[in-house]
Amino acid sequence: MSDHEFRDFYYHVEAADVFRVSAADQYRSSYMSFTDCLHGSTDEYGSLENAFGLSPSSSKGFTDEYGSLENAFGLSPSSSKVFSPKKKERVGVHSGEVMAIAPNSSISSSSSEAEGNCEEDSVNNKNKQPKGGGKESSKKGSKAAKKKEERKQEEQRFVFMTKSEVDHLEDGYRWRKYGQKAVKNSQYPRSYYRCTTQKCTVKKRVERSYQDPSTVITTYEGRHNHPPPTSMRGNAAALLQPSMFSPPQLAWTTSFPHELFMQKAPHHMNDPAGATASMFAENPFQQHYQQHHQQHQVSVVRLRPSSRHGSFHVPKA
DNA sequence: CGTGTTTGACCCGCGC
DNA sequence: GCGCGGGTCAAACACG
Repeated sequence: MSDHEFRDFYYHVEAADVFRVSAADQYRSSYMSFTDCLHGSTDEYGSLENAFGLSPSSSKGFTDEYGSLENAFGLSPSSSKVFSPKKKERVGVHSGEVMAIAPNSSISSSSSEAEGNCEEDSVNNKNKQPKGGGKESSKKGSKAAKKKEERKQEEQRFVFMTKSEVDHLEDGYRWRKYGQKAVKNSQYPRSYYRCTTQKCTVKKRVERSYQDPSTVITTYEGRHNHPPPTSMRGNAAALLQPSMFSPPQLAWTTSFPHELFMQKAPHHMNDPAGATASMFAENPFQQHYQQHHQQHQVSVVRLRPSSRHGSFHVPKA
């Protein structure tokens, strides 16, 4: 059964540091700053979708404009990278890799258009009142507040495209599935997950690319306000091979690009360069990344997918 | 029994 | 107003 056949994964984290880019790096304008990514940007940065020039709200924006999520990303089975016109940021998928996409600070902060979209759309049905309820007293005030809250949430989005045979990739957190919907123009459904930790509102959507069924598209929304469950982390860490570039004890950190990017920055930093240095100084993975980043624009972290446990859903045969 | 999944119904925004 | 599509809810169900 393929679900149990794990092969080595190569998590390919490609992130150009906007403060130090090589002329040869043709992707620098497309990829966000690693620091920005690690920051889990909030107010200054627009949503992922804004970075892509997409509707920041629902995936309807994807479908309406591009037919599907993968189209939105310029993903095709054979594509390696696709450049986006204007401010659209796109990614390509390489075999056996995961690509992390996150907001580009240089893009969204100055994009009134994107901001506009951001204001207009609402992802969030999620904040809507439970069925039947939801009467608001002061419409204007609540509307503004609602938009603000919506915006806050939608800005914290990360999309990962992973070559994997399993849909729900272990990322160190526990998830509860709360919905599944058929995706238009796709034979594969989209699953909706919520972090099971109380008071953690992080959600993620998982869907398989219909153009390249070996690719899983995972969209994280929000930021965890807690560390991964200790048991999960421990188990996961125990199962992981040391990274090619990082010390073994950091395996758990480097193992999950999702988690890595979702981590909260330890300090608030205004100075980009300082921030970068500081960030890298604090997180060993980032140290490792910085070292290698000076030579390559790309770092590859080798890891072995963890076994599934906890809420990991094993598709039925 | 606790936890997580399944799945049909429902809500909402949007385009026509 | 209506239909469509995406997102969410929650009861029923499955499982250890």
